[in-house]
Amino acid sequence: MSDLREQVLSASLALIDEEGVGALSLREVARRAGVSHQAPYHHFGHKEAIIAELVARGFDRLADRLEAAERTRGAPSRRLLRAGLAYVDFALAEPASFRVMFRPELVARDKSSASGEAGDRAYSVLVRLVTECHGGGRSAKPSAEAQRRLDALVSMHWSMVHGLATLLIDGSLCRQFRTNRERDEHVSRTMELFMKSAGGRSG
Amino acid sequence: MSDLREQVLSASLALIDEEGVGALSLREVARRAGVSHQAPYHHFGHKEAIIAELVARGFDRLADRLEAAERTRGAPSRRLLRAGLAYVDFALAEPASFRVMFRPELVARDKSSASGEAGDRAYSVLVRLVTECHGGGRSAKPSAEAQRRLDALVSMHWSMVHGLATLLIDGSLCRQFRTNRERDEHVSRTMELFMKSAGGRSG
DNA sequence: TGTACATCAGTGAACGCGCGTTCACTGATGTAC
DNA sequence: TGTACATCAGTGAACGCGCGTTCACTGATGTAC
Repeated sequence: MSDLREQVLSASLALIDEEGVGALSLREVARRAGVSHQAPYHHFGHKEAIIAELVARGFDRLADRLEAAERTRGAPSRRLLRAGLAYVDFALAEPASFRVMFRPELVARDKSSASGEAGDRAYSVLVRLVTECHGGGRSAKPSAEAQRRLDALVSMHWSMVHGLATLLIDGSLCRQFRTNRERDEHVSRTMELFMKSAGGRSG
Repeated sequence: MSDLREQVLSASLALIDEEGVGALSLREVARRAGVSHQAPYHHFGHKEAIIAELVARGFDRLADRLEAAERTRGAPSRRLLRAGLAYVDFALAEPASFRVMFRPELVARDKSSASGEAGDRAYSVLVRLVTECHGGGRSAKPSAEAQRRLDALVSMHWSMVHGLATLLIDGSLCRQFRTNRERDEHVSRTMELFMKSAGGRSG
């Protein structure tokens, strides 16, 4: 049952991993799937549809990981830390997905699309956790000033984990690590340091 | 002299800005410079050389901005904040340069190359400022533990500004801003919040 | 001052290539009666 | 149980295109003697 669809998607991710997004071509993907270069058209109307599907599934898996972190036990700041680590782990586990998800020129991603929904789902986890950490309890509606502060906090947390993930998979930060273990320890230290300073009332 | 050389470089940046790195082609660049598609070969041996030059010049200008921020007056944490803002400003002012600089698959960038040197120059500013902010004065050599802490702090600062810059130019954070002014204010608030928490002894 | 030659920045035609996409087709599987 | 037809996943040839790069050339400028 439509095995080729899955093969096309995983071959695409492998190709992006090896040679970059620019090298993604329908024909090469078909070649890797061991199939004629016309065959993928029975599953995807055009090349961009493959990318759109990769983006949608990527955001879905990222949102799943973040929600799993949110559901763990512990103080809000611990769960926020776990969500941040989950974000970085996702990028390291699926660099091709991560890259394609944040390359807006590749595929239009509006709110109503599948990837838009999953993206919102991921973003919402962050907003909830940050609000829980720093917000004034369950007060009805924050003041404009408090809202601006929360917005800045959300941007700060997202920027930090996104930057860490990006620098790691692009190799800018990797030079100093000899092993994955060294790298993971550095990530943990950096994230914990960040959470300790960013704090929040439960930190 | 060699006016075409400059024209090729600026046409390349414009093209990347408008259509993304993937759309950069020697022929289109020549077209925009109003010149035959063979002409650029008199200034660049091949296409990759254009990108290499863009990367090198980009890192050079980034390093200049960071060093300028470092030279300003004020407490180390104020200067670190200014350097962070300079980093984000650079990305917003030259998104095409910024993108190309951190796309390692586009061009090999080793330590000895021009871009490698400028990259080190930029990185050094960050290390010096962070050390000044958090390091134990001018002590000869920090302990292994203190060194690890400094490494984590450097990663934290770099990740934060890099993530903020990346999310801004990729449009992930931009949806909420109606004007550049709103965006700039948000960036300032976020950066100041970050510096206030990250602190350091002079913060 | 003239002449011969080298250098340099450009032109324009041509190459081979991989690409996305279209077309007409084949053969297997399901389904209505 | 057979037969006729529709659907579906695939093949393979062909299209036109833009690309990077090579080649042989032209005309202007500089320079040695």
